[in-house]
Amino acid sequence: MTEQFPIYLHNTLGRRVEEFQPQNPDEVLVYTCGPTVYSYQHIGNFRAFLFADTLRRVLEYNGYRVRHVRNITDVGHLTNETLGTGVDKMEAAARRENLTPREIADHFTEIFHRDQALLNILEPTAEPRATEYIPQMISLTERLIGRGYGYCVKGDVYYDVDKFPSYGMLSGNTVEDLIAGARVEVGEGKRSPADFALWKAAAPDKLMRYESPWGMGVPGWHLECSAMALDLLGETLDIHTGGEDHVFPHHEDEIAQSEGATGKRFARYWLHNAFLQLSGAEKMSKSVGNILTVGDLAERGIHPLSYRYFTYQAHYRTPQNFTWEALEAAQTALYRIYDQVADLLQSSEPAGLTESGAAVRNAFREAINNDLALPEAVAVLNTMLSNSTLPPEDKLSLLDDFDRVLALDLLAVGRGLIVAGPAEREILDRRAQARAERDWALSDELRSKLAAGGLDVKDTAQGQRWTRSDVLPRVQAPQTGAGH
RNA sequence: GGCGACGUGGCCAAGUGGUUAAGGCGGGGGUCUGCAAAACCCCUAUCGUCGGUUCGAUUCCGACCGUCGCCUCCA
Repeated sequence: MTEQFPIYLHNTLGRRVEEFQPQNPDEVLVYTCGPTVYSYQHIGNFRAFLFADTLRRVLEYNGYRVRHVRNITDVGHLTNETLGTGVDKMEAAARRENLTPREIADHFTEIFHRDQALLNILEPTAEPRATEYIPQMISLTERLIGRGYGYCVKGDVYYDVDKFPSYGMLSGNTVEDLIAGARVEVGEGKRSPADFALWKAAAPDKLMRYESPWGMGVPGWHLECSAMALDLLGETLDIHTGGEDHVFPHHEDEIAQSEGATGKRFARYWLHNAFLQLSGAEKMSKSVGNILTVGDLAERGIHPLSYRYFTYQAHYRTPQNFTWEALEAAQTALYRIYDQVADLLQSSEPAGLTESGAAVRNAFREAINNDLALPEAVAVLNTMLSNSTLPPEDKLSLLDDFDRVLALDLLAVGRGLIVAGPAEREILDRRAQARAERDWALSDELRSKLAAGGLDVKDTAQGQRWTRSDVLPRVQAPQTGAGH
């Protein structure tokens, strides 16, 4: 167990799979771009957080300690369309609900935490809020100005992209192409159209604004992650994760800011997940309103962990198609696994591994260490379960072991499925007796009675086996197409 | 216009330059069982289109078509 196995990860920087080597052999420093809490996190957002969580679990499975920082963005950032009004999304939500931005943030942060727990996503080591990092963001901006990377124009501070020659290294963009691109607006007073804001002046009617050396304003769009990462993880991270939409400009700008300030490499491995797609439809987006939350899934009878399992069916770097049919199929598959665990637990307990069990474990580890090949890892699990030559003790040990990464509560749910109360036990005994006497009528009657109480009984060569039918949610609505 | 990704069976999808193209769901057949359930077994694909490289490509290259992401807050 002390033996180290190589882990391979796809680095967006360079766009290829590399062997992962942490700076410090004991502890891995990971930063994940967290949620913006002006609304619900939808299941597409959660694909990213599940990916980051799985990465962390894979690292821990391999014996690393992980220091994991994931921010909460509770500062609304202005967009082009809202620039004129001075009302960002946080503020818009606050005004709509007649609450303060802080109350909005707290509300949706709470829901996020609840959903995260339902999905078995581990809490990060630290979860800083942007509003608590204003001083650090201001000092980072000052530092950048001091080193010649930032310049102030009428209360705004911009990053001078021309001063950072490797700008574009992550996304493959070049400053020339960006300037030539139709969508880059020339901001007032910007030296280059590609420059981005570190600090924006804010009008007095803005609910959230902060004092700074450049007047009242708000931090720039990408500053918080740099400030938090530098503060909580140091100048160089091992791994930075996020959705692929963040590659440009968010992460490109984080690199420019952080490396401009420190002169050191900001992150050694950049990992990005592809999007969940609503087959054919546009992406799930809060502004479009076509979102699905963990709560929406629950209403439909989908267990949160079924969604977690669903995400394992596609590799994190491949766009995954969302359909209700596929999600329900995933739930069926997961429930069958739970049922098999329940059966196994009625005849044995996890124990040490035989040689063939160890071989299966190695196959699993090889899969997860190969750039988080969860589809393959799940295939290993399924093949293992149907392997009739593998001892049940091995199967249970392996399920327990795999679950450190899969986080599907395999054994816990299995144990919950075989709980039978005293009254049920008594009926089971009577039924066993009836069966011994070949009294099929009574046997069937008692089986119906148990089923009505939520206990499904079946008869095997080893005697009765049962699973509860009333502990896992069942799909409610009839199948329809994707989306709402 | 620039940058990037994806297109594999009814559905979700993995994967490889050449023995039988994972796994799951669904469908069909079977074994087992007093019945039932579960489980297990078998069947259900030539990999978007057109070219090229190669002894050989689904896997490499090019073009095209389609879908998606980013270039504006966004997983």
